[in-house]
Amino acid sequence: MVKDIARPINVPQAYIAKLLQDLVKVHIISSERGPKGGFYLNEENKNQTILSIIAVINGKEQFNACLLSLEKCNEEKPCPLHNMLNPSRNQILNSLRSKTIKDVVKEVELGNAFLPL
Amino acid sequence: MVKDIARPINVPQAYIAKLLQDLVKVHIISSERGPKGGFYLNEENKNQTILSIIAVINGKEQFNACLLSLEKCNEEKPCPLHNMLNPSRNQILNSLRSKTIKDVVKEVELGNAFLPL
DNA sequence: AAGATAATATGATAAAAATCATATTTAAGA
DNA sequence: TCTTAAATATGATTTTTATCATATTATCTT
Repeated sequence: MVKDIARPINVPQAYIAKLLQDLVKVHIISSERGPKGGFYLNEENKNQTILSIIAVINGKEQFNACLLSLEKCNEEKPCPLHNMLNPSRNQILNSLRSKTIKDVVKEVELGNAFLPL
Repeated sequence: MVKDIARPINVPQAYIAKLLQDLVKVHIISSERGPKGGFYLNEENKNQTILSIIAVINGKEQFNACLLSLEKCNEEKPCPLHNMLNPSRNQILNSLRSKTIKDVVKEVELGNAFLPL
């Protein structure tokens, strides 16, 4: 339930509820109304990537945006930070793209990662 | 001059002026008033790092903040993204920490990087 | 069927970030 | 010394983001 999610991460319930609803709309997570209802993950959901979540919450423009927010920055005419940071950035993006919710669940279950729930 | 900086990067003049003034206050860049004045870099300025600029503009909290904004995330109890992304993140931070303004100038002069000026 | 419990929908408010406006200070040059 | 051109200081406005409030819908339980 939304309150069980909101409390331990110190985020207002109504705020995170909106975000969760956005995720439900694009089928990244699932929900059920009424008593005994709440948010949950079906099998399809568990295969969704972390990147897809970020895309919904924060938008996907940032994935390609120049690190200095320069309009004309690209591979041919890179900004001074481009060559230096883009490899790391792409590594991060690839990690987020390949990491699924299932993977995260597994890590937490194995005790290799921790969530305040 | 501030207008020469603001125009080509599509940022309002008064806004970037404020940011530049913040940088002047901490001696990352220099300025001179009056006609023939403007912003410039002295030798000390040129040795300042890109990270120090970011610290002034965006604050330095973000450098250590958890990627999921979790309060309790740390090396001992890492969040599910921590182990995956922190290496890349540290690489980025180290790059920014070692890259000086002088380095950037050089790259642009050599034609290896480009700025809309 | 009725009541309770959960998500959902919608819009209002508050807080933060970005932008705008205006007046002041400083220094150059005529 | 006066005018002009630049940064500086301050605060207001706008925009965006985060948060709050309230009513509605769906579903379980009795």
